[in-house]
Amino acid sequence: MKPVPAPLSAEDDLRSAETQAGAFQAVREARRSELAEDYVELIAELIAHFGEARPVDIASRLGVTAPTVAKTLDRLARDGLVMRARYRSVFLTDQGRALAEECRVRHDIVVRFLIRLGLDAETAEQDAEGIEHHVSARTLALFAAFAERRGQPETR
Amino acid sequence: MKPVPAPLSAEDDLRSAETQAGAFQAVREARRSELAEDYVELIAELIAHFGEARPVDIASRLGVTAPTVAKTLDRLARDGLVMRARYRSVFLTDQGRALAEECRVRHDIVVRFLIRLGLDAETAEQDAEGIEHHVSARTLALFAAFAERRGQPETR
DNA sequence: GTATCAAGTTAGCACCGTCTAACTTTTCAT
DNA sequence: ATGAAAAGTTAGACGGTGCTAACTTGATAC
Ligand SMILES: [Mn+2]
Ligand SMILES: [Mn+2]
Ligand SMILES: [Mn+2]
Ligand SMILES: [Mn+2]
Repeated sequence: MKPVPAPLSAEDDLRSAETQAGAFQAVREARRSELAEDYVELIAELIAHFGEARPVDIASRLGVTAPTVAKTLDRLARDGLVMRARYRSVFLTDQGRALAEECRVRHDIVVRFLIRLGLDAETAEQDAEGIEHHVSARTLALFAAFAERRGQPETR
Repeated sequence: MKPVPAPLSAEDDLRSAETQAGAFQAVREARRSELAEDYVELIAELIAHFGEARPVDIASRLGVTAPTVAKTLDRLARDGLVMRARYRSVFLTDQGRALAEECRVRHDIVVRFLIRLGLDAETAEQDAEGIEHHVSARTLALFAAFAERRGQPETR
């Protein structure tokens, strides 16, 4: 059957198929880089705090197994984000370091924003870990401005 | 080498490995349901506005090909969210309808929240499409409260 | 009624991200 | 120096999400 104009009640209009498809394509694109972003950000953290990033620590902090980490690190190396040597710790390339720094800044903005909104720190960290990958530059700017605002948090 | 306590400067402390792993696990869990959520929400929209949800329309609004939609719909049917008959439109099960409604409400809250923050409607829709899947109940409540607030939007 | 065209399906491929099991290498304590 | 434990690697499996090419079915126009 062909679509019928509207079934008696069509309160709000739909966006155009193209516009909607654009949004979904952007989300799929973001999903493709999420894992890489989390890895390089975590690797940078480990290097900053422990001097090196060992696969075993990456695994335990991500909550995945060692072979999963190994395979993912190989992909990241292939993509020019990390450098590896067998049985050694992992290091970031310049490109990896740049991405990590960008992610760290963005992550912190999202966390501070959520806390300023009134969320507890623990939940803020949890939600930020997912939200951060789907925040456009414009939105990030608004988050940053809100987070920096003077005055008490939005207590409820 | 074993991790050394700290490399001269360890300004901020790291969270425990377990806590951090918990956050990442929650994100991975959310990722597993993202696609299903987008599908049932879209199917509900199409049914509400056109009386039926045809695979070809699902495909064009998601920006993917017809075979991709077919395979995904089979998975959704397997998981009890939709019902299909060969060469026919797709329908939601009770479970699918319930999930779709939940997603619709959540999607709208996120969009209205972003707009209230000062974002343009177009970008709000784009970002919401990704963010919605990573918003906890607590955060959603804060978003809703902020969106409903009296007064002018946060113009910048 | 039949030809055509749109929609739907099937088969097959590729890559990602996860796991377990089994193996190798390195590190460390004695 | 050596043996045990920890860390790392490899192989193989599996499900998810995307694609193209080729086929089948259904809807439409004449
Ligand atoms: Mn993250
Ligand atoms: Mn992060
Ligand atoms: Mn979505
Ligand atoms: Mn949505």
